[in-house]
Amino acid sequence: MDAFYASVALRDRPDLVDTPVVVGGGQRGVVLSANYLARERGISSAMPMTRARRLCPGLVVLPPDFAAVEAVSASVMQLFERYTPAVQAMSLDEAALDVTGCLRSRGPREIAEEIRARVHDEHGITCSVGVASSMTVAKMASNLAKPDGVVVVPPERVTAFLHPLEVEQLWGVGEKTGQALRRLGLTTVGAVAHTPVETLRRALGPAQGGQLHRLAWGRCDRRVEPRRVDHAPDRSMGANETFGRDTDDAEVVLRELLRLSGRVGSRMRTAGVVGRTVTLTVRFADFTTITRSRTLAEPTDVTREIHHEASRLFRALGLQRARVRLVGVRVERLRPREGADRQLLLGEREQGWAEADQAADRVVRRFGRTALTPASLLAGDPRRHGLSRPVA
DNA sequence: TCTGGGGTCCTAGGACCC
DNA sequence: TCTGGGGTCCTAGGACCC
Repeated sequence: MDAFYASVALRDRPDLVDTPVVVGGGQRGVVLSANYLARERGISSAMPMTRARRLCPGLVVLPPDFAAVEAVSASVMQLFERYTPAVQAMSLDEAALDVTGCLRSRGPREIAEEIRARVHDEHGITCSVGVASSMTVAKMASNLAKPDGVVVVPPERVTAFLHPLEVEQLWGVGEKTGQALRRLGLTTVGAVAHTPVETLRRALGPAQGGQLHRLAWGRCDRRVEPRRVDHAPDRSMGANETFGRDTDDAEVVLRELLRLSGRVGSRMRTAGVVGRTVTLTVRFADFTTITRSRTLAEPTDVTREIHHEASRLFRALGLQRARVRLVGVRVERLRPREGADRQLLLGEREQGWAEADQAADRVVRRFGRTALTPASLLAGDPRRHGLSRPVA
């Protein structure tokens, strides 16, 4: 999809189609998505909102409507599945389709144009399509097709397509790798292709060096992998939050860790996964960011256990009045809860909290998100809620 | 008043095991 | 006046993607 969040937001704001618009928000937020008029003013996604406003004084800023975006996304993915069962959603706004089986009656360009027309007719937004004999080249072609276009790269034209491109257009080359390649005098994909693989490996590490060399020749063996019903769980789940203002108050940070742990735990229980490694992220006022992690003896999905580890890791930092900008909690090494039988005899866990979580999940499912909340997360004076002091 | 939030993968060093 | 080789797991950091 082109400028997905912005396009969805503009569907019911026809009055704004001739206006630079971004979706984003918060004083400390970034641009989630910018329409093409905003991009003409130099605005791009992930740009700080403050900078976007400076670049474009009349900028219209809309809050993201996640529910609407998710609904459109799911519906578009279903549309794709009318063409092939081999649909891999790469994100909310992007998918790979293996249409090999559809090519008997018509060419890939016709398929692409038909899909684009349908997306436009049914959802009122535009999308762009790249077609190639491999996923990575198709992905790069779709970037060049934007906005609202199609780029087809026939198999015999792959290197002719790739080699004139700037190195930054290679999938997997960002700012740092781009700089490293340019320091080596490599500015085009063709130059990377004609560099000995050993040179690339030395400069970028064995994995990335080899990968970029293969990509520069259009060699990509990635297959479209549709999500199967019994798909492997995600490898990690996490949540983080940037404070509205930096804080040096440990109590504020610890309460935030409880909130984030609750979010992660609840998502894990919904997904039916447990995880073994808890990672704490702390970003300081100067934007330096550290992580601390600990691997548990037993996997967990219990909010209290996640929060306990995150709090321990935070306290162990021994911060003295350091100004904290962001904290995050992530649980890694996830696996399905089924079969993750608990070790009962040794290291027995505190009883009752898993059951409390499950009961709380049921209350929230039935009565809504605000129905049940740790007392320490209640706004204002806890005594207003009939409590003598905050309790977690 | 610069710089979100959700992820994945890779690297490097150290502990530990056989 | 020496101290291998192969493997796994854990931790911390960094790059990248959407």
